[in-house]
Amino acid sequence: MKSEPHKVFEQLLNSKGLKVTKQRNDILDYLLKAKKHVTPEDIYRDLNKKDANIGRATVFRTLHLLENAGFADKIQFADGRLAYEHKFARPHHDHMICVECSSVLEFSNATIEKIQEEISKKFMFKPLWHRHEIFGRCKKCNKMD
Amino acid sequence: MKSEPHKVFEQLLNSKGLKVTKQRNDILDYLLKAKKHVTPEDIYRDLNKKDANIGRATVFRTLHLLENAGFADKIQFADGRLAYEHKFARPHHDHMICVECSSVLEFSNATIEKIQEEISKKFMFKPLWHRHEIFGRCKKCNKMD
DNA sequence: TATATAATTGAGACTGATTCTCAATATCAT
DNA sequence: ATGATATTGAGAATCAGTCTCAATTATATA
Repeated sequence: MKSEPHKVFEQLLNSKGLKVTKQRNDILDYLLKAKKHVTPEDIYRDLNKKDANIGRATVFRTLHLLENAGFADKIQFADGRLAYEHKFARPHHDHMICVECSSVLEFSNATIEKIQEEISKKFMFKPLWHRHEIFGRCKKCNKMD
Repeated sequence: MKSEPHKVFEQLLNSKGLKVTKQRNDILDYLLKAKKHVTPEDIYRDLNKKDANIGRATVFRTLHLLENAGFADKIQFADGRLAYEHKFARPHHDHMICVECSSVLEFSNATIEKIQEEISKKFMFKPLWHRHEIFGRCKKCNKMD
């Protein structure tokens, strides 16, 4: 049986005349099962551990596909590395990122979102997405120094 | 006569046992005179147009120095490119970045800042800096399609 | 089911940004 | 002026991500 996200993904592919492939499904699977943000390199490495092989290019291509379709979000660590998470049944949220251990806490705040809307409107700016990341030290890392 | 920022920069260098060099001063100058965000490549290119030469490595090294000292801030365009701006006598602000033309609008909002503080406190997270970027289409680019 | 068409793939070359290495040079306290 | 030490630029190295292209695979339709 196919999971709901896979069905939705197939619909997207069909609607764009794109094909359903093993690689695309594997990457979506990986993302759905991951408990935290994963890097393209994580996906490449782990999927190649198992069966056959999957190219780096395909990993990037598929992540872009998922991102553009609104099925995945990316965050960027303090050193610039990118990581992705799926968005199925996960409401929008922003992140607090530990500069020591790269752990990520999620937050969301309706007031901030509303103010963003107002500011955009005032500047006649049409917002498409935003990134709100607070960098600092998590509870654990803060204790250690 | 030395500008205030240069004096402050020299103090920083002295306090860390670092040396005041022509290259460091030139880069700070460039940043101070720039009207908008500049990329490391802008700095490298323009400073080499004039006298002598300055290495790319030095540009990056100096930008990191300025950034860590809190004298410069960086933003990242939608395609990942980095750009810097100086922070002398410029209050904190965040950005709206046009995904079409990379133009940048600034905004700041005390309520958002305050909420961030509260959220951090709640999670025992010690905030060091944050990045709040709204990506979208500026007034001009929005009209064109 | 076989076939035709078009999308997809992985390998590896390529790119652009940034970092590293190291010998030559410049700064600064004395 | 001198010596100790930090800084420099050139170019090699690295790294993430993109591109190219010939071989492969998915899918619509006969």
